[in-house]
Amino acid sequence: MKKVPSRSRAGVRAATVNGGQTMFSLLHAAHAIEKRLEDALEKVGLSNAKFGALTHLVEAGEPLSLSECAARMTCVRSNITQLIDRLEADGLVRRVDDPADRRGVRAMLTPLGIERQVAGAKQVDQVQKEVARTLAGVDPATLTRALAAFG
Amino acid sequence: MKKVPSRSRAGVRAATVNGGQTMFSLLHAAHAIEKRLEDALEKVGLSNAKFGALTHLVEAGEPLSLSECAARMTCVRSNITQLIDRLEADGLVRRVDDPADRRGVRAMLTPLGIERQVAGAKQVDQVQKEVARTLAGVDPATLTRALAAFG
DNA sequence: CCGGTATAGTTCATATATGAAGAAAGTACC
DNA sequence: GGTACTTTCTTCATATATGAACTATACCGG
Repeated sequence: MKKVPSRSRAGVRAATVNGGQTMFSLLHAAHAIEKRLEDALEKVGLSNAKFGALTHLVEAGEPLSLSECAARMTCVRSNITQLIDRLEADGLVRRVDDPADRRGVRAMLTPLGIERQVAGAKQVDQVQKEVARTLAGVDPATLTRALAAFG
Repeated sequence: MKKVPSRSRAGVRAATVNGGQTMFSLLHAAHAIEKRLEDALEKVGLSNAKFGALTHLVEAGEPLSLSECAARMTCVRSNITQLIDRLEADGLVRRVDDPADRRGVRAMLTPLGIERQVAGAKQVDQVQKEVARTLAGVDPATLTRALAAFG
């Protein structure tokens, strides 16, 4: 299975000839972390996108409409249509009718989907701990507060 | 041809239910910054990927082989094949034969390509300054040093 | 009830990315 | 020189993402 990028890694890495070190360090580090997450999740047969969708469904505790999924994952609905297609093909979610709105479709986790999310979460936790170790020396509170300003 | 993403934004944003705040703040901030770069570059008709390629060519000061481009942009060659296709369609670069190796193709900037890179760099610089302002309160040296540990 | 408008999901075109497989050209070694 | 490996670039299949256009349904005012 292939990869996908998000907002072009290549472009971001190049940037201006000098200055702006901090911004580019941050972007570069973020891509490296995403790569680690990708590698970790691959061990349990998930991609970052798939794990994200499963996690939102687990956290919701009930089937979510595809629009709601899109809102929570901050992406457009057509993306969710395709992601749910792939998750359905993997047997991790099922589309179910929304009894209250005939236009609506809800994504419902299958037992396998739940298992897979749990396995993914363990992988992600490990990466998270590694990252925390790497960031030792930077005050987490200060950093998180500053980063939160980006929305 | 269908799309492509990079390292799934959606997946990364969800993550574990609690803890790991710092890592996710960092990833979230990185995506927000990339979005700003995207919006800024769009004003001059560039994407992050295109600006990145142009910038590497400008910095090199001479035509680069596509393999060299791929190495500098940390991506696979097939990606560069397509990116150069699009840049060529935009009139920003030209493929030229490598006189020393008949297998090789070099990407050469056109005058328009150079202009566009300069315009893009101005946009990027502005975003960089905004970001620096937002990160006021975090010691840039400490942060950059910690982030550098991610490779 | 009707017409207009808003919302839900899908479909299509396109950009960005990966990786496998192929063709053409270079290199090494007998 | 010929055979075998390597490198270069392209092509194809696929994953992820966006946005525009389309269909079906919902809702609102009269």
